Amino acid sequence: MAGAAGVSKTAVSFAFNTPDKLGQATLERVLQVAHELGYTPHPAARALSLRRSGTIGVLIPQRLSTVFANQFLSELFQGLGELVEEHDMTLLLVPPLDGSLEGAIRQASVDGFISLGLSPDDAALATLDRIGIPTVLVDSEESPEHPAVNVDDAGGAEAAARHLLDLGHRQLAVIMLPPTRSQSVLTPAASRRLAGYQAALAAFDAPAPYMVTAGATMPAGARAFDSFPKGKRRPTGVLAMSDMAAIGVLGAAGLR
Amino acid sequence: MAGAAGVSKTAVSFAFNTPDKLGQATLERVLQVAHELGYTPHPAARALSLRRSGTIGVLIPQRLSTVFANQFLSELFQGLGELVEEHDMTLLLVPPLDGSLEGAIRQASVDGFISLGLSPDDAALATLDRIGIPTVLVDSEESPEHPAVNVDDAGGAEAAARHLLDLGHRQLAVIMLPPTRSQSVLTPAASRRLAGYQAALAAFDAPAPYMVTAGATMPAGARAFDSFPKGKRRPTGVLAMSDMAAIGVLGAAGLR
DNA sequence: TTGTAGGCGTTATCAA
DNA sequence: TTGATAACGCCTACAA
Repeated sequence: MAGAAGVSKTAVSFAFNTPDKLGQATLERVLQVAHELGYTPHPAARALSLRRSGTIGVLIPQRLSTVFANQFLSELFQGLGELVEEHDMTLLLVPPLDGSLEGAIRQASVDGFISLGLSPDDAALATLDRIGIPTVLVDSEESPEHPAVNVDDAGGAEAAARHLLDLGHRQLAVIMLPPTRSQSVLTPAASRRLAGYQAALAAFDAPAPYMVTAGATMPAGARAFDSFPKGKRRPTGVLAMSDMAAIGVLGAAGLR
Repeated sequence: MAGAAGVSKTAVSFAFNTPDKLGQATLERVLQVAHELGYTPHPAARALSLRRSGTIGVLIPQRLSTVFANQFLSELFQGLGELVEEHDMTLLLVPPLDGSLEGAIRQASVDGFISLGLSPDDAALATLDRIGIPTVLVDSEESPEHPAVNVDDAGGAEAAARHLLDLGHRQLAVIMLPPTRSQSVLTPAASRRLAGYQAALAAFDAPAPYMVTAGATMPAGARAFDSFPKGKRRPTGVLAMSDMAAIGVLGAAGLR
């Protein structure tokens, strides 16, 4: 490329990175020839030299298709995308390779990782630490090891409950999330939210709510609604831990 | 790294790529030290030397969030993911950067691109050609320039129509897709499908179907169903161009 | 303003 | 089986 334009490699490099440092004529010639030849700086060579790839990876522990169905993640990606754009970087979605993230991590030429919903004691995270790739946890359990951004489960739940209580509702229903499959205990997120509800209920001296567990789907929410007590013990407000279940409740209650 | 283990760079390279070519003892030592140091071959350097990155990019013309909501694309990604896995490669989702794909294309260190639903005359494609990155078109209009894999709109539509006709149905309804926003004509895919329906209808000498246009959503499908003629002119079979609309019809018809 | 040369971390070729 | 050495293509002091 440098040869074709009759200039040095420096000139070419300048043309693409710091055009100001180049004379008008040279710049134009370089760009002209570059266009004709379809020349583009080789990303790998660039990354090698600069020690940065301009790419930030998103670790996706689940199957790609699961991610696509998840509304929370979709919105997250939208925000991520915009942010990354502002910094002229690229987003690299890294799904598991051969069922594990480890291999995928090594392949990816990435300046840093954002890890979605990965358990803080996941082996992949340890690998990242050893390699020394900066990593931020999103939607994971807190961990002193890594910076993390998470949902304020307790606070959000308490605010939701307070809202209903403020409106005067005292007969509430709580739609829980199903327990973890393996240990049949509440997920950490669920127990935090429950604590939030209870804090609000205690503050208002409200009676215990009707509790029911339902999956995070609209039909499950609708079924939960149908299971509510009827008559005068009928709940007048519903707290659902899952958005999808909440929508199901709205549908079953004829509210939309 | 080579120094730390007291071996040459070649030994390290062999340890990670062709372990058989290394003596038992050396191999173990290298891997041991590598683990302690958290060493991993630098992906960019590797790519530079090998002239391949082990990454195949997927060009996503739409907003990322749109993709996540699209069931067709989700399934496509699942298949892509599995295939890519078999070849020990990684999938790089490349959304537009600064609103255009061009920038993103240059950043990405990719061995080839799969372009989703990109118009064959898109500028980005021309860029790829000039740069010389092999590209396959998926779900685009046919083009002699690029290998492409597409849905057989006409064939599929004709098969669907023939199925209903074979079953004896003669009073059919067709749920069309909305026209393109800008030109208010049928999308190419829609017109191909329509042609497929008509071919089947002609072959069976069937009367013209009841036609209605609906968006590609379940509620739109349900509304379309409600708009059908009642009584003896009631359609007995429905051909929907959109899966989602078809599901909406099923729901409205009480069939699930 | 432009060119020269060295280094980024690998892999590949060729000897030892 | 191992080691030295030259690419790979770019960026960046430094020199001209």
